[in-house]
Amino acid sequence: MARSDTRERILAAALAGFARRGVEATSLDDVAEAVGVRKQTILYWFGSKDALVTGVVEEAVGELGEALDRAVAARRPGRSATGAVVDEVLRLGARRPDLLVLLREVSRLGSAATGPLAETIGPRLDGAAAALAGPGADPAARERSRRRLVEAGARVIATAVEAQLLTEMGVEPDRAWLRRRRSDLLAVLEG
Amino acid sequence: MARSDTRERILAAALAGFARRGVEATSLDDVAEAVGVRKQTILYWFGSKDALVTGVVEEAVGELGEALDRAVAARRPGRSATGAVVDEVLRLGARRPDLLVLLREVSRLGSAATGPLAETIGPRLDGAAAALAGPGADPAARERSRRRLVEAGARVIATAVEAQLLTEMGVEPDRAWLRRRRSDLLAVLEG
DNA sequence: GCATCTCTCTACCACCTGGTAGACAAACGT
DNA sequence: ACGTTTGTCTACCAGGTGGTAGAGAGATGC
Repeated sequence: MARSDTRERILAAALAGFARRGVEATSLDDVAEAVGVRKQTILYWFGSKDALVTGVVEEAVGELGEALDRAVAARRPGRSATGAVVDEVLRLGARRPDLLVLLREVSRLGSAATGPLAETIGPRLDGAAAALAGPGADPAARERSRRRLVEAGARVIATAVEAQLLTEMGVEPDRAWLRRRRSDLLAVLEG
Repeated sequence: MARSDTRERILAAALAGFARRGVEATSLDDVAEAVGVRKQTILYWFGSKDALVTGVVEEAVGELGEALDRAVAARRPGRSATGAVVDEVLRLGARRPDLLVLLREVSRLGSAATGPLAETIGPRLDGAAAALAGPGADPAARERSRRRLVEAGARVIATAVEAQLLTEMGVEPDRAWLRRRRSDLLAVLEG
């Protein structure tokens, strides 16, 4: 059966549903119909709805992380990584807003679902905080950087929600809007 | 039976549920349990779940509108109304964040639910746009003001979502955070 | 050729959802 | 005193939910 792509298609459809209508409001039948398959096929690939949510979150976080790594690696040597990361996040948000909106949706599911998420993000956050504070920074400075990163993350997600909202209200976010969002985000990070 | 306050208590519980977990994810039984009453009592006061949603939205929009009117009326004569309105919105958002988060939740229910909302807000928006553009402004300027107001509204709601998100991540939004949000919002309105 | 593995399906199930019908009791109008 | 109105309840119902059991069709390995 040539190793089907069903799993990926389920993840994509679930991501779209979860981000646009919410996790609890998106039934397995909804996802199944979008994929063109029966609910039981979803339960074959992911043992339960919770497992599907976890899978979607892991994929989203993974993709996000990869994009960030790529941005840091490809930055022009002279310039700070912060700008490159911000640009990459905004680019990703423009191309696949669901990726970011999903995170806000998941954050409301209670600690049971947020647990694995925190586990995935935690170490990454520590690394980023250390990098942002600079080498040899004292723990207090690193802690401050960490807080600033959390605030920036919240701002990014809120920005994605805002874009979604604007679109629903019939006002397409344009380049000028994006430019303002960018400088706002930089201000949070570089304080 | 001394004219019970059941209706108000239902509205309050429904607002909290809708804003925190989403409309579709909050069942009538959930709301009923929070109020300490049976589901059928809710259906007595509001004929259907849709009617309950409409009721909650109307109450939220009404309360929001009243606060804005109060702010405009009580502003110091020399200064622009914009600052007063922004401050009042932020104050309300800090005191009752659910009021704002609810609007984002409702905006995802599709035009059936958004229709009445747009109907309530529409005229108000026109009035505000005219006031912001100044007396005797040409239609194009009023249209630009209108767009700026929509953007500001989206920003306000996104800010409320951001605050909710920060709280869930264990970072309490503080005064400095609020001050930055305020100047950001003013920048959108005054360009 | 045949057993096995992979993948999707049909057939159920128990439970939850929004909603209807109507009983019942307290308060009210006259 | 007594019918009516008001507010809450119990008892249901049809349809949707996440999930289980297991059949069956292709591909694969030997």
